[in-house]
Amino acid sequence: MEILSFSIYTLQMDSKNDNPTTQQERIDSLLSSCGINLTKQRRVIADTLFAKNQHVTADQLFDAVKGSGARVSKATVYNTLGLFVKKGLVREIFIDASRTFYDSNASHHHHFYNVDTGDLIDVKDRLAPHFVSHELPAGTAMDVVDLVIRVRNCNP
Amino acid sequence: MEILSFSIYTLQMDSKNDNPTTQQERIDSLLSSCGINLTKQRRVIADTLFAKNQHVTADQLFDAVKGSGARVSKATVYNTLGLFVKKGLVREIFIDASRTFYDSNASHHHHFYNVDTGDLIDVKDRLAPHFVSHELPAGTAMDVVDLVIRVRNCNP
DNA sequence: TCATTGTTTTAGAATTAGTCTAAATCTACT
DNA sequence: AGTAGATTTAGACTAATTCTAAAACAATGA
Repeated sequence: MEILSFSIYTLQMDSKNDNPTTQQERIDSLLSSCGINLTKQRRVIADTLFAKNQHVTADQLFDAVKGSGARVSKATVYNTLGLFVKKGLVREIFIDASRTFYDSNASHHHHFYNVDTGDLIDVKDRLAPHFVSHELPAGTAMDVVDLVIRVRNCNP
Repeated sequence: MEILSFSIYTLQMDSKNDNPTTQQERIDSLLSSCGINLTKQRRVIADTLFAKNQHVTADQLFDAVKGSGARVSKATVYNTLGLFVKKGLVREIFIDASRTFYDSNASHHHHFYNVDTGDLIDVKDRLAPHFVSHELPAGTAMDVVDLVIRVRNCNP
């Protein structure tokens, strides 16, 4: 009868930086390895987005990219984010209907969302879902599990 | 270290209809019991929405209400859905950024979403989340857990 | 190098879900 | 009935996102 079970395992740290490539070289090879053609705009967008683990809206990313002096249009930010999502480099998070968040950490993890403050933060420990496929809707395969734990401030 | 655990239990069936009230009386007392003043519009909206377990957009509900002959504005549908959400009678489901679904079944349950077809269906078995509160972000309390299992068609 | 071709970017228009507004209508209460 | 507060309404408005069609760019091959 059980259709889902979750097991807990800890988040392995990203221990990169032990090879001598520059950030730009790493970004370039990341994009290339996904079959993404390199352009000035995609590089600066990726550079900004992947600078750290973050949850950003298209607009926030657009501002950040502009802030770094690059000339990139908003349409390109949307196009590029869409491309990155398609290639699995970033994840979309749907928290409310008014805006989409893009998570620069595409690896499997979940989120706390504070409905009072709007804070969106990672759940540090991972839940690994193991699905018994015949319990999924007929003719379908698992894509991804989105788990959002909505929290409120205790004393608002 | 474990911050979440899920236990499985089966969905108890709604065994209503063993008292002699009409659907309209039940709707009225449901709304009243939540402190919602009765109006013609709220009654017909609730009637349409709670006729069955369903996931609808505001627009779909607006069309359904209009289809039943009632004269209700779209703003009222939005206002009323917002009110019902605030009162805990319906749940919002955020599947993508382009539209909000309203779930006429507000009890705790989760969803399969087929990204190919757009089908949104209930997970039949429930996952009861037990959170250790000190693992939540400081100063926050659990509100609600949203779990969406995204699936794809096997042979598209 | 130049021409050709396909890809990408761009500004701005278009779309669309949802919210806001201010007036009209209702409802409840005296 | 009269008043006050709540609710509804049509349509204007907003904001995120998509679309469009032209311009810029990149890659390829003669």
